Amino acid sequence: MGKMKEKENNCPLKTEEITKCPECGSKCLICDYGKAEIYCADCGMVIDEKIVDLGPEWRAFDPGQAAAKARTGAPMTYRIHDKGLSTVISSGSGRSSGEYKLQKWQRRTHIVSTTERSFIFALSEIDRMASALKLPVNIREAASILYREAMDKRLIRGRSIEGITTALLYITCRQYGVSRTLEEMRDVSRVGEKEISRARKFLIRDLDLKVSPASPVDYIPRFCSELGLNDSIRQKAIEITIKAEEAELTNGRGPIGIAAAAIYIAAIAGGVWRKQREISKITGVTEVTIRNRCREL
DNA sequence: AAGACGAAAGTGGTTGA
DNA sequence: TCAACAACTTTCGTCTT
Repeated sequence: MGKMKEKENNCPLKTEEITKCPECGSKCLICDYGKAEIYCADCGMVIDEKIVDLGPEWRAFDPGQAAAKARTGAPMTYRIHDKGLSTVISSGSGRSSGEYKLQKWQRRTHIVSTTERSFIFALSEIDRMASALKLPVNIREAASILYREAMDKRLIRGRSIEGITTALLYITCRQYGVSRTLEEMRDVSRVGEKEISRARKFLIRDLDLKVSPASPVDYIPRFCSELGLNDSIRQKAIEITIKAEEAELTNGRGPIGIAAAAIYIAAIAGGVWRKQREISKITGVTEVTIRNRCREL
């Protein structure tokens, strides 16, 4: 049995009532011990995190106490350019009021530089692309944090923001085990594949990121659901892939081609039949490559 | 007739001198 | 910087159901 199944079964965090992803309905849930969270292998949605206790740690015995003890303000988030800590001065009073003067002051100082302006743009781009790819908030957060880091290390100046943000999202997806293909990234980005690859390369180098090469397993759940294949076939395809990896049949091969072939074989074995053409269209590799991988498997 | 198969040539990226 | 190289794609004729 594959790694994933093992993880699922032994996962101490997985409670009985969580069986499928509330976001996309996929039943392929992964338990990440390192981060102590359960997330969907299909869309990456974090379903359960046990590290963070969202409830108050204090007890209130009457409403007055509750009001006094409650912390103020929205939770801090990295996806807002000043981490959500700024105070916005409300509008509404006349020119002469003190409020107006404060507003004027805020306008002048709040967005201080073009650097900050471009940071705001970058965050909105990360959000836009992540939405288009149906990526969950935790991945957007991670990409935003990396962008801030890149900014602190002065890696942005002189390069295209679009390239950097796309590459960061691409990297983060892989780190979370919900890999997207370069083609999919390009489709939602405003720059080409070359630019994305270039940015990716230097970001990994200069931010000292650890990105393991993509595993075919990362692609299988999503491709299966796009092909309308059921859970048993998905599981079968994952098994085939893991066996292939153990037999070192995957060395030097493109992971997407392997995933495509594994799905093709698993579908036939499971009594469902999908044309090579269909799989080729969804996965973005040619029928010839699917055939070649099939032969090897 | 549709789909699968596989050979051959072309393409773009990686690697090592 | 350039050539060698492997993986992948494109194209196309043939085989199978």
